[in-house]
Amino acid sequence: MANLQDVAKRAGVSIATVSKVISNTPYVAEATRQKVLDAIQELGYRPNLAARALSSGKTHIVAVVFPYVYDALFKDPLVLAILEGVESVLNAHKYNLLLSTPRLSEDGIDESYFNLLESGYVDGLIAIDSVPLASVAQAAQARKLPTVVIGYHEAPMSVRCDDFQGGALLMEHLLGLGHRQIGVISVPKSMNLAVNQRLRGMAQVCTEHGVDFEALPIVEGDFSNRGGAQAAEHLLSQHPQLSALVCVNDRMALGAIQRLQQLGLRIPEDVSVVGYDNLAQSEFSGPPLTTINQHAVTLGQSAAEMLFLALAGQQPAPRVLAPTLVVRQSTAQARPHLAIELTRKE
Amino acid sequence: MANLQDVAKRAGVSIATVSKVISNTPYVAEATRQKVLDAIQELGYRPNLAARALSSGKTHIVAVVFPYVYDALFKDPLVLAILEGVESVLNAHKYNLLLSTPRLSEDGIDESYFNLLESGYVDGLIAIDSVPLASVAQAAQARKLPTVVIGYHEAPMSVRCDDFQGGALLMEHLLGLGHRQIGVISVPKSMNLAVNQRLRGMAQVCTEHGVDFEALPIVEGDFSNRGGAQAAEHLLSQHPQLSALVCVNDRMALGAIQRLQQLGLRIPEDVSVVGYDNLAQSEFSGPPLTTINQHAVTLGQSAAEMLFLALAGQQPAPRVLAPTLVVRQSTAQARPHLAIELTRKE
DNA sequence: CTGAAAGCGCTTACAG
DNA sequence: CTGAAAGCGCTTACAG
Repeated sequence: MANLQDVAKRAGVSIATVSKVISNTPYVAEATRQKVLDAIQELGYRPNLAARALSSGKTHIVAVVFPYVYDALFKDPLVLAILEGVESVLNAHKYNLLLSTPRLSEDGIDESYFNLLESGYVDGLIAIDSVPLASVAQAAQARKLPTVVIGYHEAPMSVRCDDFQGGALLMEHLLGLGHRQIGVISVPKSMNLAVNQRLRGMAQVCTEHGVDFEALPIVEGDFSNRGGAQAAEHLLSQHPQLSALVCVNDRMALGAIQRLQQLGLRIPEDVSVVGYDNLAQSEFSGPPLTTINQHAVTLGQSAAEMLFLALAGQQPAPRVLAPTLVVRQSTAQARPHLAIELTRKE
Repeated sequence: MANLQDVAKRAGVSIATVSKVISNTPYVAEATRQKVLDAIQELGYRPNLAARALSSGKTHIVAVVFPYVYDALFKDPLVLAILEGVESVLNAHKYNLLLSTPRLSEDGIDESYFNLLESGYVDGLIAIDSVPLASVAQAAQARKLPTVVIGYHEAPMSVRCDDFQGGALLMEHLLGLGHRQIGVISVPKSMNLAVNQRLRGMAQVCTEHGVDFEALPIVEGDFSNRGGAQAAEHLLSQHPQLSALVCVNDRMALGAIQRLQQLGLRIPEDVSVVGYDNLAQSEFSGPPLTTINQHAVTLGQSAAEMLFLALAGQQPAPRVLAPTLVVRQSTAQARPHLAIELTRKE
């Protein structure tokens, strides 16, 4: 493969000049510039990024970091939406995307993640950072790497969709439909800071409406379809008077709906169900899911844009997106106060 | 950040020796080795990968390539499953994962993809390669990069799940249930080689059972939920005698089910529906979907394992996984030959 | 406007 | 078993 030497020889100039042409330095004679460009073309020259990285300190690689906890990572379509947004911006800037998924546990963060941080391989990071256990962004910032946080860990640069407001919107919707007997399907408090905000938003709206959020029955799942299904069955069997279920993500909501239907309940006639995320699939579940759109693609885009601003020496302001309530057919007016009956069909 | 120099100084040896300790070269005195290890520990030394890459030609980066066509890429949970498999093996080998999603169009492959290939940044590639338009793997092989193909483009190293057999299993299942009036929801022939194999498998089984596959009504979607929904509505309104729908992926099947239910049909009592992929969500749709498990995680793992064998100088044999039929509740015995009636509810 | 030279941090024959 | 030295392919002050 051709290198700078080859190009220089062919163009009859020095490698320094070639380098300058490539990096668009001004003060290169147009004729020289043209000769070099021709030589590059003819030889099909492409820069060696490792060499460039070593001498300039710039790799043109951005790491996208998703902490890997509880196997949830690769099951969540939301991850893809964020990646889509990030990728579109990186691609426009001709940057490469390195996907880093460090294991997180009580013992801390996967050692190999630190290898990556100190490897000189990445110009910056975008870190999905809402796991209370540890902040993957902090580790990067401690090493002076420009880092944009998507989530709730403190950071100079961050984007998020307002989860408090999202939770509030969801609860307002249900209360507005007359629901008062509401079951909550969440995850353990120690699992996700964004979810905690959603719960706070729900609580606040409840208080405003004279409903005691703390008194509502709550079951903790694990973000999965199965977790939602089990939680829903548990809730309705223990509390047959519930007329609505609020779930902190779509996957649990979809699992809940399916299980309740199998138990003979009609959604939304017997029980209303809401989710959070607005996954693509949620528009096509039976029934289509009422949920919160947290604009995951935009989240990814914003994060990448902020990172490039930072790389250009600017100080981008933190950004908070407004969530949107998407009303579909999984919610309806609360039925009168009758307990419902569960019957396994199948 | 500490470099080899610093470590060498502290350990009182040369940088060559430090390098040898790090790379586990034999013939290093145990005492020396220990001194060096201590120094590394004390300084928190981590190798600079760019430098290592430049001098050794090894980057410890593997690119995973998903061609980006029709926006389908970031909507498909199957992508995550493949990534999960690949990541698990890369992680075990302490390799990094670079996600490359070159745009594919009639004009060919995104130019920036070639930059990546010739950048010296990747030790090898795993390419999802079933788009007839162009082979992303071929471009890599032409540059002597070790490349494992997941899919149907010709390549010395490849893994796939037998799509012919998968299609056959699906059709056998439907025929076994007595279905003869079967509608097909596919994608354009020019879109995906794996899908074409699925159709061939279906056709073969039909022939064996005296059914003319070519005569079955077929509508082309685009892999999406929406595409499946539209195709299903179209098929059933044109061909009310259909008792079953076979879809070439789960997302279209889920979209189809939802739309048919909205049109007043019961699944599977009125119409049986099958998909292909066995997405996590397909177990929790209403009703749970009968589908083919193509073992996407294993596919990703196998590909990565093959790549490491190749990097170690071996010649791994191509691998073909056997698909598994997963029977759930979206399929049932064919109803008697009555045309059904579509009625919008909502 | 152009080029010679140092240097980025490592690896790898080669000598000893 | 250990080290001096060349070299990987670039970029970047610095001179001219």
